Amino acid sequence: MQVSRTLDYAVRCLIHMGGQPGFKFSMKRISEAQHIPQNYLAKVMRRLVNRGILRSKVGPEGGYMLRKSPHELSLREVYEAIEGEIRIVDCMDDDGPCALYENCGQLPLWDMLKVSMIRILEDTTIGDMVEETRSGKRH
Amino acid sequence: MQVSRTLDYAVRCLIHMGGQPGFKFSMKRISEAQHIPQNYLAKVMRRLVNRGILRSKVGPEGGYMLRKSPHELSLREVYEAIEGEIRIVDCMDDDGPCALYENCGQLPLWDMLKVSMIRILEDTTIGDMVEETRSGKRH
DNA sequence: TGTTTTATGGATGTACAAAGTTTACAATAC
DNA sequence: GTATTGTAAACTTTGTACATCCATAAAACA
Repeated sequence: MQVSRTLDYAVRCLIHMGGQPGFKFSMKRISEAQHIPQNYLAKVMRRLVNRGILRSKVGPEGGYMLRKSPHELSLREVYEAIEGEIRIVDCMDDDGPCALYENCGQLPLWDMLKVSMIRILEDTTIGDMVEETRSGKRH
Repeated sequence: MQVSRTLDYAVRCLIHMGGQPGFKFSMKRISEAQHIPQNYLAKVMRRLVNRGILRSKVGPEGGYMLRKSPHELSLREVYEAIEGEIRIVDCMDDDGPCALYENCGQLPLWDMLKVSMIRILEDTTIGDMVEETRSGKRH
């Protein structure tokens, strides 16, 4: 029930890029600025490109750019790009869904959690987080 | 960002027991009824006992009993008994909290998620889930 | 007393996935 | 044609959730 480091990397990159939307960032610069292993970051970026969140360009002066405004980029998109569809429980068993139990009193709870989580992720944008970062609260 | 199987085991046991509060269940019976490996279940039960959720008794006619009414037992208690304090992100770094970044625009988001999750877990009781199970919806 | 039933506790094993690395390759600006 | 950057896949490492095994302790009961 925790955010993976990979997702953290992705969010941090996007906040970083969201600070100067329209600007092109090379992987090297991002990886140094955000202290993320470059080769690992490469994979994260790839997923964001494939999901249509980033545009990439190869060669000198190449790099990555946001495909839309930070305020139009929801955390849900980012989450799903990295982790896939949002799910709280597997609800699966070797030979099919929930074969073991006649009925499952747990499901409504996990559904509520999921719905609530989706709503929050949907309502929060990278742009919001950029502003939050700018406001400069330390902790 | 998923519920561990261990927590699922715990919840299922407690729903099982919540169906007959005041009744004493042996580990063997629970493990068979719920298809949970007995030796593994032992560990789960131990945590629930240590956290004051269950009472245990050794020896013949021994077993486990709920310490309070199912409707007074929140999912939050169960969650925390199994997984420890609820946290969405580690927010930690080798040498301390968030040493890397001047400020963290992500925190408010993860905090919202956490708060919302806690509220839902707090408001749901094992008793609710027992009733839900009784209502007998298949899926 | 001793035998059986049950929980307790620790040590150990295993399988899988997340995180990170390495290397080779392809595109493009100059 | 050379330097720079992203793309792609294979590989290694590491952590840990899940599970198993075994030895011990408590208590009921004959």
